[in-house]
Amino acid sequence: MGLLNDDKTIDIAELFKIFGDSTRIKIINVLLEKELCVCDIAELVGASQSAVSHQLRILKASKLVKFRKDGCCTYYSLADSHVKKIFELGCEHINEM
Amino acid sequence: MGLLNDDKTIDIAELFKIFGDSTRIKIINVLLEKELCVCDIAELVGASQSAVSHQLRILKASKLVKFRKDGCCTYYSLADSHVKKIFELGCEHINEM
DNA sequence: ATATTATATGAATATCTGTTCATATATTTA
DNA sequence: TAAATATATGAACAGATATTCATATAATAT
Repeated sequence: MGLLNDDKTIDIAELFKIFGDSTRIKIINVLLEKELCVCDIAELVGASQSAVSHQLRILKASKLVKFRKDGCCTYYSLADSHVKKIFELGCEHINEM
Repeated sequence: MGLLNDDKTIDIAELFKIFGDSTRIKIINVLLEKELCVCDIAELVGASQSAVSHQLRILKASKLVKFRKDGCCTYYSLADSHVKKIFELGCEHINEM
């Protein structure tokens, strides 16, 4: 066994799996700047409203984004600073390749 | 658009996709301690030699592990400190959930 | 009340991906 | 040389997953 037990490694894999999809990463990318409603996100990332909504559901279930409702609109934002840190570390790695 | 352009976000997603599989994360987990040959990795992570070899190929292609040959054996180790950092950040996030 | 706008979601589909199995390659040992 | 050991890899298969399409829900505006 390594440093961690199996249960924990599986949790970590599950976490990174969420970051491992380009639509979701694009959503996170635009949410780094400010909170946005679904249709603005869809516009910015160039995906359908439905596709974005499905992916937001996954991000929400993983507690990586939070949301607030305002009338018709639902505004999403990043859940905490960890999400940004993980994104930035990935970014850093890519820049050094 | 967010902070990054599309090409870069896709690269980041591709990177995290590699971390997003439990067999690969388990391999990284055991390599955090020391370099290991394929059959030792297979033993430690509880996967078949073939499955591990396939996953090492992916890790190698992504430049997340490096290797050296010694006779029959191939010893694998983590490519650089970024891999460990990303793993640890994921670990940190999990611990705070 | 009706139409419009914003969002969510189930089903179907197509694609991707990880494992297994069989086998090839290469090194070491008897 | 033959057998054993370590690793790599292609093909096939099964399971996972992302998108689309259709539609439901809910809030707002006319």
